[in-house]
Amino acid sequence: MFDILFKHLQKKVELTARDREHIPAFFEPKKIRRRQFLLNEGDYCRKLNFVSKGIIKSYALDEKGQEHISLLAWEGWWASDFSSFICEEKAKLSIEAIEDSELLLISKINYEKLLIEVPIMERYFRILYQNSLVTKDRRLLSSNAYNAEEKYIEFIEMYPSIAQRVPQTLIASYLGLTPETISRIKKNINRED
Amino acid sequence: MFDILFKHLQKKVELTARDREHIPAFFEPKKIRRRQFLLNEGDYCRKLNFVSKGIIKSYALDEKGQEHISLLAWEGWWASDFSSFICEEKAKLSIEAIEDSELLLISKINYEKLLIEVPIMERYFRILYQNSLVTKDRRLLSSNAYNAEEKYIEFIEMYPSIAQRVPQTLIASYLGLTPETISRIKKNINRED
DNA sequence: CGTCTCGTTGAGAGTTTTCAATGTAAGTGG
DNA sequence: CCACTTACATTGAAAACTCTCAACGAGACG
Repeated sequence: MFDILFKHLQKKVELTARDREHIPAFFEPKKIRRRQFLLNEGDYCRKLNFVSKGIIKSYALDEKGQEHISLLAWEGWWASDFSSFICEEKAKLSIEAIEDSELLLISKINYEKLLIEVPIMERYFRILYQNSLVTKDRRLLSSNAYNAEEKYIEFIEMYPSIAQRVPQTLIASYLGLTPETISRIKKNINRED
Repeated sequence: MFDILFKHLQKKVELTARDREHIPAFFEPKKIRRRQFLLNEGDYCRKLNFVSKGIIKSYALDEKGQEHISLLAWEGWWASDFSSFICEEKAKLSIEAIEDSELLLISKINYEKLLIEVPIMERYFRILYQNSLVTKDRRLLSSNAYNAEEKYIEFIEMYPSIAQRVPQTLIASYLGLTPETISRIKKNINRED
């Protein structure tokens, strides 16, 4: 279970054998099944969740009860309500498993402790956040500048494997579109080939 | 000039007198005038830019030549093409001063050096990025879930002072709307009062 | 077999954009 | 100081895009 985590960490920083010994103690493994919740809107998000297996979605509901996906996370990704975790406010997001999944959770206390006791992790998270910012910027640009078809194509090209693993309703929600629109776009694209 | 920087740093971390002595040497002050460019699309973004005075916009152009603002940065904010800076790719963004501005620039080499020689800065940037992620998440949600009026109102409430400092064309571009739409929304809002 | 989830399709409605015209304030050079 | 240009905001009408609502079909699962 920690293999995936170490593999992921080592893409960004170098871990010593000592680091690898220390790190696991800070985490708590957890398995959840499809449709189970990791976080409910209104609760406090007290853990950072690393996905070692499966897929997770985190989303907000609007006043019409519509779901807006803020993040799809699979093997090697983190999924949390960051805003709630950091600012210690009630979560505006819910987090739910799309497939049966395996996770490694770290509490806020352990997170802070980890950053101090294993300093390379401070660097790891700085780099992780740095990269996430780049990704989010790209997503924001495409959200503001692209039309539905362009958004869809960008998504498919960026995450081809995910596009096959999750129902298109979720992709629609991720892109801020309706499933019907996605369906029509696909028809369009096929006709053009 | 470093006062603003220190003030900003100290919102997130505690600096020792030694830190304050060391930090300035890593930065290069720069003044630019309204409409001058800090970065041109296609160049490499080799510096992180801290705004100590003025306002800066960073934006991408689409194939129709339309401007899409990815960031408005004023006193206490950083403005760069992060993707270019981190990944050492050609910049997709241009960065331009909206008002005469004063900046503190740090090169990539100095950035890396600063993170190692003044370890508290590693923590500072981790926290900075962490907070930026929260902001971007919120912006992404509103971009995907809100209609034009809701986006505009959220912006005005979030950045009331900026809304007065920059022309509404820029706000429109920031929100992924047209200036005409903003104009009509304002009319609507006034009528409703 | 019945139920549930997911995808497709059509028609009409709603929102936002586009294009074009006009007004206004500010900035510049003679 | 005035004339001229430029930047910005407003308004209208038509077009484009995406959503909503409703119906139907296909596949998975118990």
